[in-house]
Amino acid sequence: MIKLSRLTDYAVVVLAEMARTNGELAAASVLAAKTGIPEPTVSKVLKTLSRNGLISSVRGVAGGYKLERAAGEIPVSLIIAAMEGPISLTSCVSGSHESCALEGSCSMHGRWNPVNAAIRGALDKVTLADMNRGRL
Amino acid sequence: MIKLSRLTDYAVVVLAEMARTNGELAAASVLAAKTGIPEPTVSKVLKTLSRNGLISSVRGVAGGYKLERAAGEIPVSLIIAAMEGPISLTSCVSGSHESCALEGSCSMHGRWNPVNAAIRGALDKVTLADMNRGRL
DNA sequence: TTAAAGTGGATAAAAACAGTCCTGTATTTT
DNA sequence: AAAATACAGGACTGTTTTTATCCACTTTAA
Repeated sequence: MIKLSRLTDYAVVVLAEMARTNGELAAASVLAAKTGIPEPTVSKVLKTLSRNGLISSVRGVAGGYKLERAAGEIPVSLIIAAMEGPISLTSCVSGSHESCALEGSCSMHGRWNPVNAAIRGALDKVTLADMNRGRL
Repeated sequence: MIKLSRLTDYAVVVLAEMARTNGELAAASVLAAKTGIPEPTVSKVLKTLSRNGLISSVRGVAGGYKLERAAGEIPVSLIIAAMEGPISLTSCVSGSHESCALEGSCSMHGRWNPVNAAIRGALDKVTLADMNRGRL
């Protein structure tokens, strides 16, 4: 089981809820009430999404968050990347030598790249709108 | 960053090493020496792979492990599934209601299914042989 | 019968995560 | 101007997962 963090899951739920009102301004507290997710958590998710440009925020009384684009133009890959950083399956990827303990002897440098590319491709093709549609 | 467990990473390294000798019988200690991964860890990985039918084991003196099929016929999806269980992105998937705290109110039941299908498809297409080829 | 090699399960240390809370800043309303 | 509402950013903590290792047991060849 490849795991997404639970926050990513929440992010999709919250974004889907926002999409339902066409992405219009909504306060964190409202979204928390609508989704049933605790407010501090919703707030955390929204802050992260905002920092990554998926949604924009309005401060002050009557403030809130709104979608920056239509649900059909938000691929899942973007949501995941916003919540968890770049999409890739290991730390042993070309460019980042940091955490590979085997280093020189590791015969796998860059090997995951084709896999990662495949996954990114797959995630690019599914949008928030698709997920909203695919109801059971 | 979608994370694979480190053991899965090791599994690929070890399997790739086995593929290099055409999947012939090799003891865990030998594979450990060749890959530079600590023996107890290699051993654990091999046990898991064996239990899942990707490799077969021979007990006793002069025993070891060997590949059950050619590298070109081992998709990454199989390796990942063997090490981490079924490939899917959340616990909130059709069929398993266990860990979804929102349950009834969660509007996302089954929504990840298209995403998971996309990922599975992508992982099915990349084989161990592909990864061995794609050297930097 | 002994030594090499795999099997299965248990465990302990380390790391990551989720969830919460607090302080600060912006904006609107009164 | 002050007060109230709402976002921003970060710090903290308990829990869960992961990782790596070890041990007692089984199998088999010499």
